[in-house]
Amino acid sequence: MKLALLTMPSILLKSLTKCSKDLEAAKVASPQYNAITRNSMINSVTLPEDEVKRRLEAGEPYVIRIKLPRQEEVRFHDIIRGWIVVHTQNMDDKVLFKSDGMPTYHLANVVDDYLMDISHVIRGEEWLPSAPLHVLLYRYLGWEAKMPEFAHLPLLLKPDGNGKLSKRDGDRLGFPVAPLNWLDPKTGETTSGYREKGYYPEAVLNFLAMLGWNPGTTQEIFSLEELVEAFSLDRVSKAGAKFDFEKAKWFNHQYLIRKSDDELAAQFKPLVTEAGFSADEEYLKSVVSLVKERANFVIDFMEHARFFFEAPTSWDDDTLRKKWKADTQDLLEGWKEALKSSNFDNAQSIEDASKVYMESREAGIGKVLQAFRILLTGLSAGPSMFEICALLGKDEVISRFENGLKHTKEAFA
RNA sequence: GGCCCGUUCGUCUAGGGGUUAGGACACAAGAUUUUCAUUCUUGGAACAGGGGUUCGAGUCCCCUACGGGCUACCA
Repeated sequence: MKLALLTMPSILLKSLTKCSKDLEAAKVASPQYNAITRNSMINSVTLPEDEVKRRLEAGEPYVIRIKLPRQEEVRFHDIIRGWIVVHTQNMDDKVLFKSDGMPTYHLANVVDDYLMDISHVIRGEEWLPSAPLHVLLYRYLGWEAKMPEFAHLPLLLKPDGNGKLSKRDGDRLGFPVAPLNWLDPKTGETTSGYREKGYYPEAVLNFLAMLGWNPGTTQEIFSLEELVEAFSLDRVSKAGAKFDFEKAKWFNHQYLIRKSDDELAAQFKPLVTEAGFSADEEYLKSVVSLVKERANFVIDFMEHARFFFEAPTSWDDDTLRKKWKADTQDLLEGWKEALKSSNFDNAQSIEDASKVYMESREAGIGKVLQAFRILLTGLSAGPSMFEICALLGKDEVISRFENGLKHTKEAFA
């Protein structure tokens, strides 16, 4: 391959060590190796042919560059951006082969794509400036007829400020950027991954697909199959898109609530074990069905569901204080007694019994429900209290109720 | 600096000469759940600026501003 290119008239040689010094010596505004500066440097266009030969045989290091015409318009069509025109006077004689004999990306990608009959080159916008070079490479190699179509995608931007999204932004702002946790073997830096943060692959894929592309309808949730069906390059937008992690969470939530309780229970189980609890399949399924609506990730479940596995040891006193009235303690004590003698068949029967009791006290249940919740779960928010009671079972409910009342008696009485 | 690309609500975006400029996330309010959350409804919120072209510009052209990318013997 190297020999083949060496014979081409558009290629020139250059002494490696002197390259940068020569450019400085040429005193050009931006040191570029191009149609003008090449004439004042040591290379195969300024050296006599036999001198070039001598140096090569002497084993002098060299690189092979593309020799661009001085003034020529390079036009090519980009599927997303339309026609793009660049003049060769604004381009430079890029290195094609490094001094170690290896090709640079520019050459390699063109040769590779040609050999593999690639039809479309779809890549990030950061490649746009080198696209004209690639077009010229296809031309000089005689492959223009098989040149692929180009599509330069908009960039993913940092959520704050501007600029291309980088791995470091993730850990700086507390969200993942890589698919998986990753330890850079060179720097020892770690990058947190979507998987470890609890994102579903389908959700990430769906979210990413919507960044820079839209289906032209209001549909937002797409399976991979639907995406394949609906996607087309001509609906890709031109401007870069910032990551919106609130929306990423929303996507994950959408996928989460569509999962079956079986599946979610299975995913939750290891976390339950890890937290030092154990529960059977059925119990987990019930917990999960109550909790999933308010969680974005399975790894968030425990913070909403801890009370399903252990009685609270502390209570949200601030909220309790706001709800506390002179008769609250008394109403709750009575409610506890009422529950003791009621049946716990299901949430509805518990609710009915509770309401009957409150009516007997000529009060609405709303008056003490919030306090009730805090006594039993420690928290001021959560799923239906009656569902929770049904799941916890009568003994546990009464025990927690008593314990909680002991606490409020000390704290508020 | 030079070259290239871009610019509609805070964010992701629809829109390709005539629209009350639409949706989603987030936010706020109301309703419901006699609790919090969920849910539902409603609301605030945008065409970067200036010139053209046109009967008529978010939509077409130019300029300016701003943003981004590239400018390696990295990809």
